[in-house]
Amino acid sequence: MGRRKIKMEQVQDTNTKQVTFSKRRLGLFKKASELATLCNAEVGIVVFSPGNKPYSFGKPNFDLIAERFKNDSEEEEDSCETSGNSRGNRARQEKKICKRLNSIIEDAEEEKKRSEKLQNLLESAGEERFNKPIEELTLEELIEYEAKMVKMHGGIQGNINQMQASSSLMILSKSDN
Amino acid sequence: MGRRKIKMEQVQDTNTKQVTFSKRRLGLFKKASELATLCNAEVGIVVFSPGNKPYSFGKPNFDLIAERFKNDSEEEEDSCETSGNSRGNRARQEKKICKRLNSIIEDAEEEKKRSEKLQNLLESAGEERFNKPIEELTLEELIEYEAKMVKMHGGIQGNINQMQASSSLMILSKSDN
DNA sequence: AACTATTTATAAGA
DNA sequence: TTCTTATAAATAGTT
Repeated sequence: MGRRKIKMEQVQDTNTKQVTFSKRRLGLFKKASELATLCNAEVGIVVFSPGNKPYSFGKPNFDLIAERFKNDSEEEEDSCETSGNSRGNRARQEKKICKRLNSIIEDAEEEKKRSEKLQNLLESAGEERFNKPIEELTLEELIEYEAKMVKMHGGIQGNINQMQASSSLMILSKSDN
Repeated sequence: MGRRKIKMEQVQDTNTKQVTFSKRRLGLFKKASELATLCNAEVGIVVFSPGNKPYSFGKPNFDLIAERFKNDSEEEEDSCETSGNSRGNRARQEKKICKRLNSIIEDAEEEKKRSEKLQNLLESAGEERFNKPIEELTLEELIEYEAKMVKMHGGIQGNINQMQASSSLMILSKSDN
């Protein structure tokens, strides 16, 4: 869709890749927005750039939330150790949340083994996983956690966008932007 | 991008809207796939049709998982009360999981009030919410839950797709398809 | 950031 | 639904 047709494979030149990413990410979000508007559908998208920066889109009200937190983390760089700036109360609040996030994330190693098990379970696409009692249990536990998530956000339908938003902000808080 | 230009507003004719949804959903997913391939990016999408059917896309390995579970729930319709079919072990497993899901979902009312509070918090975009101590706490709790989710799935980066997949399946299990 | 030559997506129609 | 096709829209390479 441009001067030349391109092969569907990773763009080699780093700079070109970055430009392509920007253009196409915007294009994707625009398409998503149109789909939501035209069809009265709900859409949530998360994209990670090659540099692992997260970008999110959502209708309704994912963009708002995501943008808000994107701005927040930009103000509180380097593991929450920057300025106590002019909007004091909010900055303090951000710091508090960010610290808790860090402690939770640092804690993550404890569950590493269990996580790997779940990971494998989810990634294996075959029938096999349904024949292993231990992993069956784990699957159920996973689903229970997921259910709690859904409940917390207030209902079954339409809240996935908010869940995605929150997840994005989690990752934002930890990543290097 | 068709025979005529259309206004960016909800399509009125129900049938046309359905057709537009199908075409544009596919288009969106194709764009997402290209973005992922060309730029070595990760992309996760969830779309709810006007009829509240969920569709998901993801790279890497979201499609696989989502498809798998979509097939599963199609085989086990009507609140998991259908046939003990030929693939006995798997069917039993599905039923078990589905039952637990239902009980969890039915339980959801208990947290209704709290959920609504969170809901409001998330939906209000202003600064206000950072000035209310009670809601600050609630926000932190929310984040902690989210963190657990991320941990369970094995890491910070790249696992959002699986989280989305699992969420989709949750919703799939509860919805009417 | 803008600009276009092209390719791609898609609205209507069959 | 699936296909066809005229046209609108996205974007690759360029400035």
